[in-house]
Amino acid sequence: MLDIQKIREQTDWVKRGIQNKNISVDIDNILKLDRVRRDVIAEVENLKHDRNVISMEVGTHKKNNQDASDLIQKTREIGQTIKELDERQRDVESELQDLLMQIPNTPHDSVPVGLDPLENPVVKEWGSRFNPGYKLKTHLELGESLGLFDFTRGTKIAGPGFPLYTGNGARLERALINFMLDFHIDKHGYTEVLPPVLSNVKTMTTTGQLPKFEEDMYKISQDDLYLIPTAEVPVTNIHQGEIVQEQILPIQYCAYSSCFRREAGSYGKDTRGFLRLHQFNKVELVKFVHPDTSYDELEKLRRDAEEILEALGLEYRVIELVTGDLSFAAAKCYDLELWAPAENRWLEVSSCSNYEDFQARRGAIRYKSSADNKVRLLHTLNGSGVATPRLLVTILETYQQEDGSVLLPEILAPYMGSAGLHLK
RNA sequence: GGAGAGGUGGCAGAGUCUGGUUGAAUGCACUGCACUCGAAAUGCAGCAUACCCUAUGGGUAUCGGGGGUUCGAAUCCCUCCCUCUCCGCCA
Repeated sequence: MLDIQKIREQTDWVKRGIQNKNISVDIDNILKLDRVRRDVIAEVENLKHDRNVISMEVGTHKKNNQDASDLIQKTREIGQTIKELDERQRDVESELQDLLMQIPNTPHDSVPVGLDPLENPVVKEWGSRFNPGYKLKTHLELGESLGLFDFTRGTKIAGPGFPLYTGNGARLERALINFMLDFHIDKHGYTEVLPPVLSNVKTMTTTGQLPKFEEDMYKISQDDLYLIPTAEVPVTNIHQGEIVQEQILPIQYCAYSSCFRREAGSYGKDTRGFLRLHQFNKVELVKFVHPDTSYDELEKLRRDAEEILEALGLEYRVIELVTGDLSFAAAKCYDLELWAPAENRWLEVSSCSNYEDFQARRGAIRYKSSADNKVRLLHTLNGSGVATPRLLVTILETYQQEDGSVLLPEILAPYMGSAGLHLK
């Protein structure tokens, strides 16, 4: 949610930012409603003041055994008007609130302006192209011949997009998750958390999934809960409604969770294999930081995710999203993409975003400044560190041998145990 | 699922029966000042949040959420939510 005061004071800047995100919102209407709201508040508060003063007089009169019926009559009348205005105020405020919840975050000034994702600048490239002489197999061919997963049976159990990992595939999946968690905990100083995979309406609203994107999620209507699309949701809400001490910032959590996405509207796109799923595994990084340092923290966060890819020896590149490609809640975002040699294309495995105070305002996540003892909104960031499906795809494709076996990166050795690194 | 207890400021904890200058005692934590070579201890002072306005000041609201009674509600009534204890069930 944007600060209504900011909308008031920097109207043009806000309008331009939202326009650059390619979203149309009637800011003028919001300002008009805000004006009405403030007028009503001023009026009703004056009346309440009058009532309070007279009520207090009633109290003194009664204490002195004096008649107060005139005063009581007067406040009764005022009370009636107050009741009407209170109602008016409530209506106006809820209407304004609804509108504000629909407004996306504004892009940071450093974000390149553009509407087409094809304009996303590549800001970094790492690694070298895997290009052996022999014909490359896709991850699907490799997975099938090595018995790593079974899409047919996954579909039987739940439906398409719900993968069943089998044998060494299941083990590799678990190995990747554990490797990434350990890496972030030990090398980058994150605190591990293991959150619920269901979240309530309030939680979903903080991070921006609700009210706008309900149809993207699986809902448990019986209990008004939603399956989380990412651990970002429950983890960001760990400090929802809290005031944390400034000294403990930045707080950084990493979390493994299954993620559930309906992917409504993307049918037909990337339906094969692991490229787009309804359920997948992800290690997520979430940071709560001081507003002054959030952009430095974003660079660090991105670096933390990159190091996972480097440790696995995978070719990747980093793109910066143009304004029009930014998600609803993000002010700035980098995507990390892996090169899948057999797919012959880049696959997104991580998004690292700074939400500034957008989520913090929705979730009332604040810190107490040690300088002036004031309570202020902090900034929230998160990034995938990283999602497994496309990681698995690129690992299989990048480490495949000519004979159709896969020789996994050395760093996974402790995690693959007796299965070994050579999947034949 | 059954029975009971309870939700008050950053935390702990009074006040609720008997409605009225109670935004809320007290303690802790925190901030400033004094004392000190410095620190601890001690003393003094300050210290909730949000919003509104004719804005170095004034006002309104907030004691789990919502509604009601009343001139006036932390305090009385209704309702919802949550937490805890005991019993039952259970991975």
